[in-house]
Amino acid sequence: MGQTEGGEKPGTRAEMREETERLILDAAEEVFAESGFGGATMQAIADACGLPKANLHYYFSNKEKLYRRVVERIFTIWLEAAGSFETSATPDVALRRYITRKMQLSREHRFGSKVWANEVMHGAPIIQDYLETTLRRWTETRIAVIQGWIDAGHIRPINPRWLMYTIWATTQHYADFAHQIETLNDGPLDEAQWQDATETVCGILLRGIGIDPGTGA
Amino acid sequence: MGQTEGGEKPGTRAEMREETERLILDAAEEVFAESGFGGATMQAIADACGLPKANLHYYFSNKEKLYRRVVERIFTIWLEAAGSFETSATPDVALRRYITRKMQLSREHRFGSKVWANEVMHGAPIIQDYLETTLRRWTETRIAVIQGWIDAGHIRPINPRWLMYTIWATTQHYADFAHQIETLNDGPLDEAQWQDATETVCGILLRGIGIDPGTGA
DNA sequence: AACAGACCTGACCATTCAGTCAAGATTTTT
DNA sequence: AAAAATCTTGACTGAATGGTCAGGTCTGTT
Repeated sequence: MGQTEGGEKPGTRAEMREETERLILDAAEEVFAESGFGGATMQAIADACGLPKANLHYYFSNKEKLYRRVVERIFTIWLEAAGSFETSATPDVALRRYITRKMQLSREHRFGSKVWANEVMHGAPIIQDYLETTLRRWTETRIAVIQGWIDAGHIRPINPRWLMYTIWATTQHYADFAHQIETLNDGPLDEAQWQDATETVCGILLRGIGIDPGTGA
Repeated sequence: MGQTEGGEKPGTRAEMREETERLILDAAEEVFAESGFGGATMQAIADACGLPKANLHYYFSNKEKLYRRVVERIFTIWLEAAGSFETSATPDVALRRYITRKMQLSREHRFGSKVWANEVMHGAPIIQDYLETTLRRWTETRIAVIQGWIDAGHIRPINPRWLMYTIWATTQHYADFAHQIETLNDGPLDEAQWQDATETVCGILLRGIGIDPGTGA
């Protein structure tokens, strides 16, 4: 606790622990994303982060606890992104920013998105409570906001729920189905393609609800 | 080969075999959808169709062959649906019909859709060749058609590829994320909700590309 | 330097699970 | 009715895997 800043490499005990945990969580996220919970093995995760398997069990008592931590971390990131849906902004700005942020997440957190998708597809055994509480509340407030836009005549009258699902689906698709997209594209999307895709998605969805979107960039 | 029609229950040897295989494939599809390939066990599939495990191995020599057959069957259904994208029709009709058909598939073949999603998310180890051949060809022809609509000024200029992905994503979401949707909805969507969701998706996407959609029903 | 506590790991164990097998039942053919 | 083919199944096996543990190492404290 003496000098907080310093060598960076050694760090305090707690810092080193956190760092190792992050190393394991990163590896676990990737392995869980690529193999699912059942298909992933502790050995594969150990190999992915270069630690002996027994060491993983020192930090995370068992596979399920490790998985749980991975999922919780993803939910945190999701929540942060959810904050970019500014309820005070105009629909144009709020939706464009939210969609853009979600596309960015799909690009930068592909594995996390896949783990989330897997978890939900398998009946959300771990995150059911989050769905019922946090996600539900968040969704309901946004639906209310969208309904307000409709009542004010800013956007076309549609069921806000289906609009939310459309946004989630479209943006997440670029992470969850990245392999399919890359196969059809002969390789990963490049910077320009990501921008184009993002702009196209914004354009379709905004016009779809009756907004004439301003220029993208 | 004598009387082809008749009792229906007994059937010929080949018919009974086919029926048993279908029974197993149905159960396997559900179990694979809910647990993933790695998480699914032959015993669970056996229980799901009420046969002893050893019997499964009589019909399908191993787990991977069974899985492969499940995936192939799904691809067949997908292909059939792909046919509803009428290249000769106007964009309005073609897209509305295709989207509607895909929404219907999400409702009626939830398990199949989930297995497909799982397969792709895990790098498509089984269906890679389909992606590269059949799916690729199909996609390219539809992209050409859409591009034709753009050139003719029927729809707004957008990259047809991102439009295809948006359609796939949005419609499949209702199967793959059914659990999340049902949690937020306090239960499965009813008939009216499915119709409303379908109409909303059609409305958003068609307007999104610059078509004023005719009435839904 | 000695000690204590946190961290690391190879070897091991118990369980689970895909896949086998041999013997029996059932249906078809001769 | 006998023989042959197909189908069924309980019991078993070998390999993989989650998890344990005893003993070692490193780090910070006194």
